[in-house]
Amino acid sequence: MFSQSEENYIKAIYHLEVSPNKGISTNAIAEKLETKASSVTDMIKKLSDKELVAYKKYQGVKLTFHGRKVAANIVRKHRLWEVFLVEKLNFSWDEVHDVAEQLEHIQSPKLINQLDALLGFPTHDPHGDPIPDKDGNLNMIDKKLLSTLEINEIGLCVGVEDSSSEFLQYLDKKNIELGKTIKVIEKEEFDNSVIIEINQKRISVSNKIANNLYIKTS
Amino acid sequence: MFSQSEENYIKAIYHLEVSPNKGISTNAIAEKLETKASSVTDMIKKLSDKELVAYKKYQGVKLTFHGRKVAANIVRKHRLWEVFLVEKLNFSWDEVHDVAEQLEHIQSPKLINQLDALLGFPTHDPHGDPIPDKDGNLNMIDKKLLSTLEINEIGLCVGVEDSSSEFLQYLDKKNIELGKTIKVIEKEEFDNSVIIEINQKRISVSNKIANNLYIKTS
DNA sequence: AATAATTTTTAGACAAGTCTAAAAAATGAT
DNA sequence: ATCATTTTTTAGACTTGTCTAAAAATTATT
Repeated sequence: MFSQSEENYIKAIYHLEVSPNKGISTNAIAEKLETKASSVTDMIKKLSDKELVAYKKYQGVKLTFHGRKVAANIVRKHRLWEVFLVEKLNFSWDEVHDVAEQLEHIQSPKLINQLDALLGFPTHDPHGDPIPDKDGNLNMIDKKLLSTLEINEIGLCVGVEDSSSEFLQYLDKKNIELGKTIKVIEKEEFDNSVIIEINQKRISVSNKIANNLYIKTS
Repeated sequence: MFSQSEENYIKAIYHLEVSPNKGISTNAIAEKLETKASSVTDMIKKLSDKELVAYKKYQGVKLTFHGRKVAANIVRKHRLWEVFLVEKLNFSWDEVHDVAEQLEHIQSPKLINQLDALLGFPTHDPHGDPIPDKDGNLNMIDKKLLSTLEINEIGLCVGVEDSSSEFLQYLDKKNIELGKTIKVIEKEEFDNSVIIEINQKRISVSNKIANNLYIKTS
């Protein structure tokens, strides 16, 4: 169908499109894929020929309807594999990304449908990101960054913004897990750290943490 | 580590080496991989530089000790994935090959070890082929083609020589499954067909079937 | 608005893997 | 043992995806 490179570009553009936005810049894509802008220009032409993206020189690039579907399907596969790795193969949430990055390129609709069923049709991956359905639609939940909560607000940990293994391992160490309840006790103006209550204990988390942890307030 | 192409060549050579044999010919590899002999020569040079194969011009090619380990590991992955597809994702044994062909290239030792455990450390894939262990050793069972059995010999269906989906579906239709007991009732000289008893019934199978079904006689 | 800085594109090169066509070596037949 | 056939290798070309360096377009600055 599409080459791995093509798929990676499509996915990168998908992740960079925050909302039905203006075009994504060549440089942004290059940075995301750790490649050179000239390579991006080349590939964009190819994707444009295949009508996966709409492209006008110097104007950045946007996914077409079709391109967005293709992208969502890759993301769907990636996230389902992540769930599989954690739920069935005892991977920890900080170990799954690289393997899922490979597995997402496997072509077999039946494989993905069966995997979905085996996992009980999960709606979110181990980092709290929504899994697109077969049509590419995703069930966004209403969540905010911990750093945006007010004092005394209570909510559920539902996701992470940064899913680097460093950050995830740090959360593990602090015993902060998705699904747990959190309450904001105090916000420190000085360094923007936050004192929260979790696991019946009060701990202080830095602004960096608070800016990367999503909370769903009821 | 190795590219998919490199892995495919290594695996093809592994499958062509019936025993610590003489060199495998360029043409044989080309045929197996459905490519051209000239491409094989090119790749063989590459593999030789990497010391995966021993190669002298016009003399065919042999796996080195290291090459054989690499090959066995790919085959291990392929066969474990086949078991997974059948056991966990309800694939039938004639559907697994193409997907396993993709999955075998995924790089992650942990993934394979965990998969092995999830599956209960299987020793054979859905077609009865042995799964190499972590060191690349395989547990060959003593089996013979149905066509070589004598009248009144009894044995267990343990594998297939041809694992094309046509053949496998034909076996399904005839209700011949691995693990079932078979008894040779009569051998027809004329067309080399065999009358066997299986599932408490007597059926006649053609020579083509008898030449592609492995039986383990106690 | 003109110039400076940045971004994007083009042009040309390279590596991997493949192909066709031709040359070289090995094998088989008389 | 020579000639014909087959197998294998070489030579050169092509595709995909990448890169560097330079040119072109856009954006920012004064």
